[in-house]
This record gives sequence, structure tokens and C-alpha cells, in this order.
Amino acid sequence: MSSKCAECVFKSKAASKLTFEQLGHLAENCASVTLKKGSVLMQQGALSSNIAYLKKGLAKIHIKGPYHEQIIKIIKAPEYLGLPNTFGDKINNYSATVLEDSEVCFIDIDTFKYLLANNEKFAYEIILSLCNNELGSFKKCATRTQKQIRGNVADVLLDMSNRVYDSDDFEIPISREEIANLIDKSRESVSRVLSEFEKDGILKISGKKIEILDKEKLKLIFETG
Amino acid sequence: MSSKCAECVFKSKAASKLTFEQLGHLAENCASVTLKKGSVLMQQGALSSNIAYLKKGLAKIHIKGPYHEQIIKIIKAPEYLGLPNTFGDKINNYSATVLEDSEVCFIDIDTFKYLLANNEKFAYEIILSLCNNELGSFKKCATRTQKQIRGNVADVLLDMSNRVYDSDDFEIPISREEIANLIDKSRESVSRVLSEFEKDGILKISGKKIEILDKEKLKLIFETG
DNA sequence: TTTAATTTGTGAAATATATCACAAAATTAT
DNA sequence: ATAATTTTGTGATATATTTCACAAATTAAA
Repeated sequence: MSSKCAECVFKSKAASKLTFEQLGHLAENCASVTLKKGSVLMQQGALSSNIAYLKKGLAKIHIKGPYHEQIIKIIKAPEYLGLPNTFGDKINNYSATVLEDSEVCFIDIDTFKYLLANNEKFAYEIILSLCNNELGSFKKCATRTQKQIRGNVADVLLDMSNRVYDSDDFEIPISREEIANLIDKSRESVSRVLSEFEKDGILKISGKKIEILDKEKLKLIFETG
Repeated sequence: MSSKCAECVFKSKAASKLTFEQLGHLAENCASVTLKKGSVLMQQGALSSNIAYLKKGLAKIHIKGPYHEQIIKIIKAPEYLGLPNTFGDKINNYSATVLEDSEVCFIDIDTFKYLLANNEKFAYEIILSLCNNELGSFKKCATRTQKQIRGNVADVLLDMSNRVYDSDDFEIPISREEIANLIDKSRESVSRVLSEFEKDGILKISGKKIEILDKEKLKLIFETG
């Protein structure tokens, strides 16, 4: 029996609840892949056949809207992707694309179901993470729609700084257009706001490189909308 | 041992997976309540202590936004409410209020956890419903933000007609202001669109009573935004 | 390296929706 | 039943954001 999952450095909190035997079973039914930036790991419309575990890297969840592509959220490893796709419907309801070179494990759906059914602690961790996802989407719902563009751009920048990179100086992994799709605004408006923030000394921008110079001011903009 | 849950006519799909003993245990640790229209069954900010099962009736999930109350979704029985509240955080992240006289079971959180841990089919059903919730919020995310007000109002009306009342002739359970909060638009704009729809012969409106006269046209408006 | 393609920034004009204001209608309380 | 309160409809005006247009800058391809 393989012990590669047992030894995995990127083991999820849920997987750490599995027995050695269960980890062996998992190892035999999952495939680890290194994906290049821009690779689609889950395609909207395709048959949903696997759970994906983003071991390392960054991904976006996106969905085809009536007019343009809508980015639902940016996901930082480690996290399971595609549970709603696999359990919610026969075909994928959304796509997932990696934003930087990433490592992903594709887990056979029946194996995943077997683990859910045979290890209540594993199932419980999965339930916890689904609940947290739902809370997150509720919050997003309330902030994204009730703030105007400056507040939303500030939100994205703070999220990148705090959650994704843990630094005030980072290279944003998405284009201006993608920022716009994330906050439901036009590319041009996002550009303008970014320029404005730079003019006001809040940011230092050089292409995709962004440095937050005045985080307090940015927070204030986020809070006041 | 009480058999009231075993005999419950409104038993959830998840609960139907429970053994007779487990249903007895559930019956001893849950309280069924009849709530009058407008009652808050879960208050944002309060300690999350129970799972609520909306047995019969209709409820809204809402959250305090930076400026006004945001309605996240309208929930029709039967459905569990508050799982993300109870599992995601110590305090409630959102409120739930019934929109018509409803019946709700409050289930002790430890009992719920016990059932999750001891009945994998129950847990699996809960996972399924959480996944479906997430898919729903993704879809909402894409439609609500990419359509303008006519498309959004059409969406709400079609949802009421198809999912909630299964009829083209219904009394809408929320005020114009609440419709506005649901689609992130102003009350006045919602009023105007409703009047416009009536003028165009799509609806017949009399206060909260709404009759859809031309559903095809309404669908078209929904689809074309 | 040069060319082609894509991404980005910015002004001016167009537009959808919000806000303000107030009266009419409907609901609730007395 | 009457008064008080809340909800609703609608016009006029204000405003944030989009759209269009095009040049500059960046990135990818030949």
C-alpha cells in the first residue's frame, strides 16, 4: 500500500483525521499533478468526475455569466475545490483555473465518498469547510454589492495583502480585467481607481507589482465604501 | 422514547436516513415551534446554539450590510437553516426571519453533531445540501450582478412563481423595499420597474398580489438582462 | 529582434440607477 | 372608526459607472 498521502506535507486538516489504511486507499486513488499558471483544472460544462485538492498554489473559481466571465473567488492552497460541482450536479457548474504554478491532487469521487462514509471526523471537517464557504459567500454578497468601486478595489487589495500574500508588497496574480470581473465593475473603472490610489499616495504601482504604502487609508476606504 | 420525529410528516430527506433510535434521540433534543410571520428565528450577532429546521413555511436569510439590510435568499420549507452559523462561527453571522406563519424545529447542536458522527448517510445528505447551497450562491453571484434592474426583478418574480408558489398568481411575501434589498437596487427603482411591467401587460399588480400575465416575455427580460 | 497581439490608461459622452421630495395608498394602532 | 404609521408610486435632478475611442505599454510570437 502506498504511503504517499500519509507522508504528504500538504495534507489537509480533513485528511489528517484519516487512518493509515484510509490514507493508503486515498493514495491509490488520487493523482498528483503540477499545473502551469493558466491551466484549467475544472471546466464548466464538463462531467464532474473528480474532487480536486489544491495542495500548493493559487486558483480562481469562475463562471460564465450572461455577458462576461465572472470570478467568484480566489482560492489559496490548501483547499478542496469542486465539492459543489461533484456533489451538486452531474456536470461542472463552474470552472477553476490556477493563477500560478500549482500542485493539485485529483481524487476519485467514489474514494472521496467512501472516506466521507467511513470516517466521521473527515466528514465533519468537510462539513466545516463547506459551512465556512457559505459564510464567506454571504459576506461577499453584502460587501460587494453595497460598496462602490473604490471600496471594492480596496477590498481586493487588502485580501491579496492579508489573506493571499501576507505582505504589503506583492505581484497581483490577475489582470485589471479580472479584478473588474471579481468586483463586477468595468476594466476601465478599475484602472482609474488604481491610478487614483497611486496619485493619493496609497499605492505604488508598476504593472502587476503593487505596494501598499498607506494601509490605514486603504482600510478606511474599504470601510466607508 | 418519543417517536414524534419518527412520525413527523415534514421529515427531511436527511432525517429519513436516521434509525428509529436516532430519531428518538432527536425527538428528545429538539423543540418544535410555530412562528408568526415576521418572527426572527436566528439573530445575527447572537450566540449560535441551535440548528433550525424550517418544517413548513417561508423564511428570509438576511445580513446587516454597511448601509442597509441585505437579503441573501428566500428559503422555502423544508430546509435546515443556520448550519453555516453554527458550524462556521461561535456567533450568528446572519439572521433568519419567517415571511409567513411557519413551523420550525430547533435542534440542539450537540445532538446534530452526534447524528452527523454516527450516521454517514445523514451526514452525506447534509453535505449534499450544503453543496447545493454553494452552487446556488455562485449562480446568484453571476446573475444578480450582471443583469440590470429589469432582469433582476424578473428573476425574483420568476423565482416566486416557479420555486416558491408554483403558480403565476401569488401574493408576494416581501415588501418593495425587501425586493430591492434582495437585488441590491433602490426601492424606487423596483417600484418603477414593476409599474413598467404592468403597463407593458406583463403583470397584473394589486398591492402585494401579483399575477404574471406574460411569462414568456418575463423570461425573455430575465434572459436578456 | 522585430512583429503581432494583448493589456492597460485616460478623456469625453452616454446611461442606468440613486437620491430627494412629496402625495397617495395601505396597514396598524388606538 | 379614526388617527397614526408605514409602505408605495412617481417626477425631477444628481451621480457613479459604463461605454466608446484611441494611444501607450507590456507581453507573446515569429
